[in-house]
Amino acid sequence: MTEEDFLKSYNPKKYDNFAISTDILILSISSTDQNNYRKLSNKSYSVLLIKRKNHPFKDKWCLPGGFVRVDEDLEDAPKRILENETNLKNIYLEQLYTYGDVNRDPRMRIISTSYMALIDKNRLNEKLPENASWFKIKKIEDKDTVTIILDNDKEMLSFDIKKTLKEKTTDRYKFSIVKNDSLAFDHPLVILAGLERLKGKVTYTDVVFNMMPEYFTLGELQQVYEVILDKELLDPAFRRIIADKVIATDKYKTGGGHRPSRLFKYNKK
Amino acid sequence: MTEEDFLKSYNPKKYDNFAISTDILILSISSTDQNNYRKLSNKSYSVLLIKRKNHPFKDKWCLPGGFVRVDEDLEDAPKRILENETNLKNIYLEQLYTYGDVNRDPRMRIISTSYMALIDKNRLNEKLPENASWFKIKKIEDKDTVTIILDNDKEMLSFDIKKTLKEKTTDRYKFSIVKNDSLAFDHPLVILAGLERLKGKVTYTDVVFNMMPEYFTLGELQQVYEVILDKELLDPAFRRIIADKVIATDKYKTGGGHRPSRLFKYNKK
DNA sequence: CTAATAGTGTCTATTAGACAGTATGTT
DNA sequence: AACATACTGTCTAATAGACACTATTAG
Repeated sequence: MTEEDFLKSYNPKKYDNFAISTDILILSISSTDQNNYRKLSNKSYSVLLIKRKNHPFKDKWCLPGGFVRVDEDLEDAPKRILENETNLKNIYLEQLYTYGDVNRDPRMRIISTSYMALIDKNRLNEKLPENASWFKIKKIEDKDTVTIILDNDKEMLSFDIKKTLKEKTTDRYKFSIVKNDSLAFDHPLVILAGLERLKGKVTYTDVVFNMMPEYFTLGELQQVYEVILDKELLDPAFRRIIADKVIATDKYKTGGGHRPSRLFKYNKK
Repeated sequence: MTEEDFLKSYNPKKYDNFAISTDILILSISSTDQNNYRKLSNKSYSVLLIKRKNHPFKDKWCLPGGFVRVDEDLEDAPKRILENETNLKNIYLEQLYTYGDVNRDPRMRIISTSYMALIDKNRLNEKLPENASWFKIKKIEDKDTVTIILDNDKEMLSFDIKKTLKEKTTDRYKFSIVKNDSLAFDHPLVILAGLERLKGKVTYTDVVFNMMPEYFTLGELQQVYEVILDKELLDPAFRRIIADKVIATDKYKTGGGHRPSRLFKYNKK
């Protein structure tokens, strides 16, 4: 039998029925003004969540996502969904992880590939769909348990994830959801996976600049690094490290009640 | 409608038909004796390939793999296949990447999640299936093109992959197969993804020890690091770095025509 | 003037890189 | 003895961490 004949007689229906979905972790940095006019605004992670209109997990919040179409490449699905939700094109998208436990969705067997999108919220001047909302992320680590609190000023969601060290098989750590009364599916795992991924690669890549506006001060950039790395950095060391990633402009940001700050641009190479 | 009612009336058949497969990159380190009795044997990567018996890509080599069953967790599929091929249980397995281009398989729409398995070949005393073979890996990098040559002493396979820097969307680099006359599917991409992943994490994790026997000399361990990092290391620096990852034993390896080498064990923490 | 951040100089500590030297078993 | 590797001491270079100092502006 030739390959051609084989393919002609091939019956895809004889195999099990799976569906493929994709979930997108859309991350951005948001600022909260302080009560003191002189102080810099606080920066934190934000994630875009959608309130589900349909079963299952009706009325719960979840990551934007949807089914992959049979005629689109896997990585085109998150692009399409991202554009639907935010009207943004040409966004940094990175595949995170594929989840495929038998019972992860009550409807049927669904394999879900998650992606992480990094955006600069300021570019997002379009109105969000009414069932979408940005939630600020707060992470609390306590030995082997991570608590994440999501807050959109009206609602607070939270969940706990346990980090188990596995000696062999399937990666070094296994993350398992311990407590989750607020977020649909296994989406808590996706959020944590994204935060960890970004923390891991921020120092040896230029991904941060996908979350920055065109002009920014080094103080702002440093704050973003601090959010991602979840620790404070010393000014001189930070400036040494990012020196060749940015280009100084002759613009300044004034009005802060202190010395004006020079604006920089990303130095693409 | 309650969630229960919703699920009762849910018809999975109305959605598109996908199949999920998994491919496993089984990596190991192999040694080639030198013609000089005094010299250390050369170390290199080896990958386990299977000669396809069926269409498509009949009689071509490919990574071991297969369809995920509808009643097994995604990550249980590579475990099952690995045990089938090698009779090894409890092996280090790590999810690599999920490939899902529309035309990646001529049969039907197949999404494939690839995994990387790291093993110590010496543990593999069982005979391999007759259509399986270890291929030594040789990598040649030339600006933005990577050539990989696979050699099992009888056959030589080779392929070229182009590394394109993408400013935005879907990761930092896009790997695309430029030339491949020997390996089935998009498996060249999986091999390269695995080598890159391992290179990236070998210094900040302990994964190497999954490829090592229980007792090993520091010279051997250093050779393995050198294969993975694809560069030579200086002895004193290497010994400083791995000092607290290993435990010295009072055993020695003799017979090399030079000073005996102390045997070490992995220091689990 | 003051509070707050911007930005830099410099010292120190730590880590990485390099090289040379000593040690030792097999032929 | 000669060769090849094992193993260590030490110097230097590079990088990271820390702190202190100057600069500048809105109120």
